[in-house]
Amino acid sequence: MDPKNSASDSVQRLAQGELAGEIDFLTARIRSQGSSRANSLLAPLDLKVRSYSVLSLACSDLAPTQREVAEFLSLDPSQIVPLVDQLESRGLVERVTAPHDRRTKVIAGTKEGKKLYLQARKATAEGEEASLEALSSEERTTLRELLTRIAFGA
Amino acid sequence: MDPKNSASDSVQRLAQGELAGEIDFLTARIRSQGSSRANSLLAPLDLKVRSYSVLSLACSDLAPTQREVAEFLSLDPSQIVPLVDQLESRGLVERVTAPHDRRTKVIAGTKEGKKLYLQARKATAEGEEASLEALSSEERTTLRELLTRIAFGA
DNA sequence: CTTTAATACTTGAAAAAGTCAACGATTAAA
DNA sequence: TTTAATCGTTGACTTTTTCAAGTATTAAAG
Repeated sequence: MDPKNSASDSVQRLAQGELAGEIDFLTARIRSQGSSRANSLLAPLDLKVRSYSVLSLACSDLAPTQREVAEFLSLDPSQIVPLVDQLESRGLVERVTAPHDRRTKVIAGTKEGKKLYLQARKATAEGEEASLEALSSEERTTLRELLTRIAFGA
Repeated sequence: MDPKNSASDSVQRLAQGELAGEIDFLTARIRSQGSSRANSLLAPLDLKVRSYSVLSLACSDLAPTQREVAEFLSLDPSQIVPLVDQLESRGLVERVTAPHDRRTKVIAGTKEGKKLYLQARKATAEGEEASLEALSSEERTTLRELLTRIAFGA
């Protein structure tokens, strides 16, 4: 991939239109680039951004239920099922029925899952580093803070 | 929709995990919320974010070809075809074969297309205002600048 | 306590979106 | 003049998204 990730001439030209100023468009474009790159970096680990995201939540100490994972990732609950199925069949996560509410299943990362997550985390960090190349350290912090406020409300 | 768009308790809780700090995840979540809201607001005009984006480029004075539109929107060229087909059948845009290169077709907004675009632009602006509610005017400017640098390279 | 309603996960079907190879027309390069 | 490359298009295929319904469990209402 291009060491500097500046876009083509065509793109630079169209970037002068009104659309380029809209947050929706900008985030869509960045997300497209970002997840494409992340998928490439995660491929050697047999993960995609989706499965990586689930694995990340499972390997945290937050003990999220499937419904919570779905809501957090802006996905339909039915989409979580095959994702967890795959991870579970690889021994990376486990479905643990919560004792106080036997309807819910907490997704818990296994020892192996946590080991793989550490590797995967490095991969996504590398991808992010590449994406944010054009920004200084302070700017990255600012960006993260602003995005967080938008993503989760004030 | 909720006047304040703060997320549920579950989401706030999971937002303490490592994943919530990743730019990829944040942009994915924001884009999901944003385009969902934008689609609702555009529905009365029989537009979606995709068709709106094409219309926006067509109604600019940039005279973009289909390939350029595809690249700009991070889409496969074959995805542009049905989008333009629909807009063209509604009389909103026209395919104009470029004289100097008869392979390319410039997507040009018609008078009606530009009229509809003005309305649609208001709708998306309203959606953006709602998304960025938590940010001050200066913060919005900063955010837009940082996102632009990432989206199009330094 | 019993009935009713609501929630969580799952299944499966249908629609939408993304990916990819190949084609005809046209232009650029050799 | 031949060869190679580009643009829009088509079609096949996979993936993702969206919904409605089903089962199990819990919560609320009576």
